[in-house]
Amino acid sequence: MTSPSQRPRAIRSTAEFARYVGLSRSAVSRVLNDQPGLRASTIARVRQAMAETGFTPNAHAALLRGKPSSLIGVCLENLTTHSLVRKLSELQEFFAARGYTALVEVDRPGGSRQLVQQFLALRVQAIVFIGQFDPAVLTERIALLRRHGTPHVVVDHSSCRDAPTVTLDRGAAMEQVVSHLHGLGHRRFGLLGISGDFQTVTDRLEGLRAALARRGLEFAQCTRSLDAHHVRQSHFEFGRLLAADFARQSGRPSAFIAVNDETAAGAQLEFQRLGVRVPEEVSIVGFDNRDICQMVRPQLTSVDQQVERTARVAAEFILASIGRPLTRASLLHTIEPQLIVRGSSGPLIRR
Amino acid sequence: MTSPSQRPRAIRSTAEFARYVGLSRSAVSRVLNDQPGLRASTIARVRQAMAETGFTPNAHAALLRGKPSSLIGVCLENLTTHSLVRKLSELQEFFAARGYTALVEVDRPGGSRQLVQQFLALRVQAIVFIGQFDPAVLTERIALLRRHGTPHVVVDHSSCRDAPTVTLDRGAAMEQVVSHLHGLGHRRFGLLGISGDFQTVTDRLEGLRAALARRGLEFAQCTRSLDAHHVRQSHFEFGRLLAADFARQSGRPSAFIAVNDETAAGAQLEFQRLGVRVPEEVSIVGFDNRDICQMVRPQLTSVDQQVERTARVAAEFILASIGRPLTRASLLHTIEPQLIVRGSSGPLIRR
DNA sequence: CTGAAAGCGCTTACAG
DNA sequence: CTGAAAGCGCTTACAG
Repeated sequence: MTSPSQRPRAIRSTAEFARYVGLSRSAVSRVLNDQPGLRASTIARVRQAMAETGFTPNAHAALLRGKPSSLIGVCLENLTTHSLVRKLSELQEFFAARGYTALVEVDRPGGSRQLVQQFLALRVQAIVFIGQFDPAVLTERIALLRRHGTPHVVVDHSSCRDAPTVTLDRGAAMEQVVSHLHGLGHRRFGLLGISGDFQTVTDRLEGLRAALARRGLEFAQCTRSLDAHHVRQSHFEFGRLLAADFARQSGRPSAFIAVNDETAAGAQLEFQRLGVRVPEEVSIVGFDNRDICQMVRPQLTSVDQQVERTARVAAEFILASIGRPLTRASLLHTIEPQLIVRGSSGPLIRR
Repeated sequence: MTSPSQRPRAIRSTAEFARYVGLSRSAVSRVLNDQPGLRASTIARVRQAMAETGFTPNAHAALLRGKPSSLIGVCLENLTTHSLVRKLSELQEFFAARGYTALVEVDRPGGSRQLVQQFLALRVQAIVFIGQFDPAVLTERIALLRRHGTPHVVVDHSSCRDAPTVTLDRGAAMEQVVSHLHGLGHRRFGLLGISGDFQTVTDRLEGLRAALARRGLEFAQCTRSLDAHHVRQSHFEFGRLLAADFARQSGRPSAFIAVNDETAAGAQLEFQRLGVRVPEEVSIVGFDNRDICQMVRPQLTSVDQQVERTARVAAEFILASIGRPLTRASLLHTIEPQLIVRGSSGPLIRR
């Protein structure tokens, strides 16, 4: 007796396999595709032979004939940013549950421009972009997808007019933060790391400006940023350096709004080290609501991105788009963030 | 003039495309495949038409003829564990640099058993497993891959005899930890969260036992675990609860070895909250060397998994395996971890 | 159920 | 360079 693992080579075609089973190619094909009208014994024979030989039909032959590929291309800004990876993870789960497999590519700046071409060549049924991309490159790719009629959605990229988009309302996030801090009596705000030429930053600055204006405050008057004083290497260290600078200043802001949780955690630690109490003397708010928020004392107030909801909206949209004609209108799905209030923010105490 | 985005539909075959360009299918095909012996003007015409029409040749036709797919299947335990995602990220970067695209699937417990079958049907050129899997299922899949002659490597799964494996030497990690703490004078060790029916835990316990024995210490005598007292929901909270229990005990260990950084951070915070000084009264060592280690005070001593090296070894092995006949012998690549010493561990001070 | 045939879109070897 | 042809492995419609 020859054990299966000692077989010299795998069977490579339905023709060869049909000969092995002793049936016609048509019959085998019908069993493989769960078609009706076959004797139970025939089905059993084929299944048995599949297990014996490990025969795996070549998917490319069926795909060439026009069978849907069940592939979805995912183009990511990177695989290292926590919130991006979480979105990928949630999306992948949705796709897997519906029988789709994810093709993953990272759009590195120096990387191939033909990334979407590869996806199209493999006849993916949809493409998801997650993150911030060069607007010109993205627009070009979207145009290509439109021509091919391939459904697509852009997650987390706020300034794309040509494509359906699911994006966090960062303006609303800042409104929530300002509302919270303003309600606690704060009127002067330090910005920690909210600078630079990124859309996610621009959106937040605009949101801050609007939120302050709604309360009769002027952005230039009541916010201060010392970001230019330091080079940002690690977010945490950057937060520490900024806090050290602010702690030294007279008339420093009473509330600090950070670009992310790491920066907020760094600032909080440095303030505390210098004897500035949180939240009695300064309040701090982070962004992303990562687990670090619960690992520092006091725990960090932070904006939750609602990753799961974002992924669900994107997944449902894209799965519904498959097989339908592309609509001309670009749809914007806006995700409302949620401020999670914890111990790092508290009422203003007059000094 | 019709703008490209208003074209009614994309060209779907080289035949149609060749008609559009006014060349023969053979000529077009030769341009697309960068074959020599073509006039520069012909190449230019085809390239121009590609840009105009957005024509993307159907990859499945070439793949059906036997062209290598440039696909690599990656089967992950999950997409939420930080170290697993980092390995995926590093691998993806290696693959992309060599022109390979990653097909990603997560092997959820209730998920499809046909996961590897799908990869094989798409004729992936190699398969990488990352994480811990059900040994029986993994063995079955490896056997299938052997029969198909598909190169494969298993990362981070320590007990697989049938396949090439790249795995962290967790025994060596524990030797490094014990060596460090023993050198500081510690003789009684508390274990934080190092329990349960996982290979990564078993390996560490064996490593601890051996490391202690080498120093004339007996595991049962000089270690203590209170894991059974609590249900593990969040690692951080689990660490806190354990520290609270240990702090109350008389004759408590002077050094604590945690299953991961979150547990270590929780324990450190709780010890400090209860007035137990770190490292003066207790030393703490984490595992994974995550960024949290640098965000707490004192900073956490921790074991670095050498993720980048792991990924590089796995990637180089698998890329070298592609196109070669499978070797019968299973190769074990062992990765040596590196203990990063920080402020949370210090010399034993007699009380 | 079988068996012969067509066709998906490509690449390639060949004669001109 | 062109043009006609074969073949990759599958599915499917058809006659028996």
